[in-house]
Amino acid sequence: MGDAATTVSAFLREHGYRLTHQRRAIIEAVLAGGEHFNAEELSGRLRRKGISRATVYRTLALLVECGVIRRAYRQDGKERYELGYGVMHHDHLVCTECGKVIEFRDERIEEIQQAVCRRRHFSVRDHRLIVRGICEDCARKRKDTARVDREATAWR
Amino acid sequence: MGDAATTVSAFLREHGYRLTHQRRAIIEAVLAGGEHFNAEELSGRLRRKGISRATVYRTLALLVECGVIRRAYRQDGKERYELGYGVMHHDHLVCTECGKVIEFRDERIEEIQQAVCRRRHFSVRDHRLIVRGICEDCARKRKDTARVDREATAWR
DNA sequence: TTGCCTGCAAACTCTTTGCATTTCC
DNA sequence: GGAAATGCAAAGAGTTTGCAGGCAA
Repeated sequence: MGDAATTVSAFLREHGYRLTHQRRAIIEAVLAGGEHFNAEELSGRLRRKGISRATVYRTLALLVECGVIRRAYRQDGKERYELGYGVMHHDHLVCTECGKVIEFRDERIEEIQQAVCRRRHFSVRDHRLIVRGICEDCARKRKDTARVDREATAWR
Repeated sequence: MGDAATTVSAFLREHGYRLTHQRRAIIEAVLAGGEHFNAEELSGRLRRKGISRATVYRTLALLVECGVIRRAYRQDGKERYELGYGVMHHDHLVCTECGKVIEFRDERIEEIQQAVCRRRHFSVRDHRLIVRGICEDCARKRKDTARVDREATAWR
């Protein structure tokens, strides 16, 4: 996906931003890394290159702005990002027990959303649908050790 | 809606929690207040009764646990709650310009979600669908003063 | 009486920001 | 050269927590 990098450079140039070596490294790390990540994880991978957390945050905002990544959902109080360039929009099932994330996409949901917004004259910029619950594995594990556990605070 | 209060008492008793006068006051304020609120607003209304912020937060967690309220969405870094007892689930359109929130509900979305989860053997506990964009009024206002503005950070 | 609750204030965590310095164009 | 970006450290903001005293059961 060298395309994403191209998109970023174009965006930067277009808006009078500069392509610093820090930004280059961050973009590289984002593209190389896994699907989902948070600022802390990304920052950890970039620390040894001497890139500060502040710059990581600042650049993440930029990447969201130009659509290369999107804020996907929030886990344990931290925002998680995912690649958003050329990727079809999808939603997430998040297991409150083990934290596993299952992605899914349903065209009908997207359409209905569009229809709802049209009817309300609301112009969509982005959306997120997050379903929280228990995944298959955890449900199985629970069968034995039934217990009432406090609501996970993971919405934060 | 004395029912909600009953639900809470039952829940507390069932779990060996106590029904203190603070909890009573908080529940009352929650039920009396508007649709959506955040911890800060609620706490403000309860401060003159000498109820601390800590207790408000602790009680909110309890109310979420027993289903009287739910965390609806996040605005300006603060979690917003809404009454969840006996209220049909609904979703939200949030204007990133003026902060206005439009509630909507679409049975089909709920059904599709259920189906997706069934297929994945995922047992739903709760979900939230948030659509961000520009409401009709703000769109109209913008027509004149066209401008490129930085992505709102309201997802936080 | 018992031990769950509360208030207070301090602690925590993620994220943002001010400022002096460096770097890109 | 000059504006923009960076690093550092400190500030912010919402939320949580430790602890000593208070109160429901």
